[in-house]
Amino acid sequence: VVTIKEVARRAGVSVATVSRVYNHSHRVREETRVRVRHTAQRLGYSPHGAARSLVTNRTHTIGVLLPDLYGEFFSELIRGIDQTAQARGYHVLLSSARSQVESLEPALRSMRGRVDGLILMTPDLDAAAAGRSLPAGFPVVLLNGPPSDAACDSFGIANFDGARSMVRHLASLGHRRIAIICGAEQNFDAAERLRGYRTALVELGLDRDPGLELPGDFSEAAGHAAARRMLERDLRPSAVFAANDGMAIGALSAFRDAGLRVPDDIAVAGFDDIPMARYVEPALSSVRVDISELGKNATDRLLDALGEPAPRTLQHQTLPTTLVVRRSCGAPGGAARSTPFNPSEG
Amino acid sequence: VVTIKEVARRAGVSVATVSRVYNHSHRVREETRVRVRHTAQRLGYSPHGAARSLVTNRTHTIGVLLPDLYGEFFSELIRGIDQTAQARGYHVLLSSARSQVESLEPALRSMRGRVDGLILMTPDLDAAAAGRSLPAGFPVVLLNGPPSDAACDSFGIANFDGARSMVRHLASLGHRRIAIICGAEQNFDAAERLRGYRTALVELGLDRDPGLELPGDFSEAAGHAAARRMLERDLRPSAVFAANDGMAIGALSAFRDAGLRVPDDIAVAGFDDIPMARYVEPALSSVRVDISELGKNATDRLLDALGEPAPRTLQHQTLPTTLVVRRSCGAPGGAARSTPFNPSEG
DNA sequence: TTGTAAGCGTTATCAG
DNA sequence: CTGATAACGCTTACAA
Repeated sequence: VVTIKEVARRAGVSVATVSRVYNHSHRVREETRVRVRHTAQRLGYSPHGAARSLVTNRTHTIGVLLPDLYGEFFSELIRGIDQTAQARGYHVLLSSARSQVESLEPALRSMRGRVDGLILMTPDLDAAAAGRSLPAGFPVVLLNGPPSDAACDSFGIANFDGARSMVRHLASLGHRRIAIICGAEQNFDAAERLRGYRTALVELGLDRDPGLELPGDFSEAAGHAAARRMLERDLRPSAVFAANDGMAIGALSAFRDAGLRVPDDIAVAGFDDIPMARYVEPALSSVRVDISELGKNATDRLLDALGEPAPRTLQHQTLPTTLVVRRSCGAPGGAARSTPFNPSEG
Repeated sequence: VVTIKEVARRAGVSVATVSRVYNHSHRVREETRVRVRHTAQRLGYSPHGAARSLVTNRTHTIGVLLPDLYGEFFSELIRGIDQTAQARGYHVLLSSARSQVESLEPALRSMRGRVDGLILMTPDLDAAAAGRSLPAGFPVVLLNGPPSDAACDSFGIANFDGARSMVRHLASLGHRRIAIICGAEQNFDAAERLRGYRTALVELGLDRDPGLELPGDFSEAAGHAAARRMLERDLRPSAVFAANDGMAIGALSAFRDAGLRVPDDIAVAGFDDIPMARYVEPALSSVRVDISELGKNATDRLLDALGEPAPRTLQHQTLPTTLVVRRSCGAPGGAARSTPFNPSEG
């Protein structure tokens, strides 16, 4: 617990000089600098973060508020955020499981004086008010949220386009009765994917059967349950589009148990293209989203904004998706399951 | 950006009183407290974290240093850590991708004055020295690391026991040629699982064939590659134990491509019991580890230690594992794949 | 019960 | 190029 004072004393200089050595190190004689560095090293000194940020009003930390997330999505997102932040000299203060709007404000308050800006994921549809409780002028990037009245940057993914193009792809293979297993209710991504599905049906001139829209919540178990329900109700679409890969895999499992062959008896497709997708049987067609890229972009934008003066120009970005065709949807050219894994793809 | 001074002025009290309202709120007249709270609320005041921790020498934040982790393991671990920390009023400062021992020290220094304690995951075998660069007396919990000379608490999982019992289980099903797909070299968990495998073979009186120990790195792709290599080399064990589920699933996929039936032609088992394990075909036998529990325990221990005086008693804990038998290993009673998902299990 | 004032470890503004 | 010294926003004896 050695402070700048101690280093200064031992190096025979003033605290100001030590400080200068650690910052804009101009205007320090080389000899002095070396002596200070050396003393500091010997004493095991490093500047006290809190003291520093008290006077500079900069914490070099960004806050990340997330809902309770599971699986790959969470880890990929954090990876993108943390890597970018670190590369730019910032720390990441993480706080998850903040889905309730009410619990948002306390979380925000507790971060005052601890972070320079915020990445806020508000997937709930009713979270539009989220931005409201934010101190005006405080740099915030919204992630995967519904359009908000808040004057914040926002980043998301092309849920609508991705879902739409997958459904169109299924239709191009001849499918006319296409079901969807929906994501969590009240979830914006889920709502957009459903909207993409519905729009595609309309565009294709297919009837929309409410019975073909099964509820789900993004979990494998929900996909499994939805598939079972289809079979029980003798509702047999020729293709099923699940709002994420986890549910698609749950559905695959249920169909298999029921003795159905995928894709011959029923086609299946998912969303997200998690790494596992290419290894299930049959390999799962999906909509690829580069989650870590999403995290990276959001972080880059936030850090850029930290520099700009208060009235910033807002930025909204939607990350495009890619259709990934594998065997499960029955396309003739469905990529072989044994395609070597290419990290740059995943 | 309203400070305690402003609140004090507007409420007609001194800063000390405002401070008291926000802390050990004894010794403040009810009427005063209400007035202060009200004023603060109206002004949107919340105490400045950095200023606070400068004087109290407490940040109410714990640092978490992790290697570059993928998938479920990462998210489960963070979930356990963050939930526990939050419940006890602490923040989590995250820093990942710190596998290099050299990059550890800068990371540590940059956290000085920002965290009260540290959870440090050092899976590399040569990371024993990691603890060395830690300020003596600074509360640290080591996670999944090799035994270290550092005077730190350490938490890990029963890799050895888990691997050993899975291999014994495979042997009990009649298997005599049991292969292993190893985890990342230099990784402690991987080394322990390999040791468990080898020990089991010895105990069972089976010969140890170095050719049956295939290299891997915990990725699906590595499992796939290892399985292919087995087949190419015409090395056909009757059972394969993969050091994690990801590799087991990669292997399943490769065997399927080669026209082998699992478990009839070859049995497969994994480690970790990720949620996906029960949904692959055939459902994967595995060794269950409650990762989020690991994170929770480590965090609880760290926060407890923050209270204790300097010379603490060291605590080392190994989280037990459970054998989860499903179809892929060919056990007669292998649980049906359609077992309803029970969240408390996963 | 409340106010005054001395720091906490740094940075930054002035003089020298 | 270097040294005093006044903040930064808050907590906490010590007084009142």
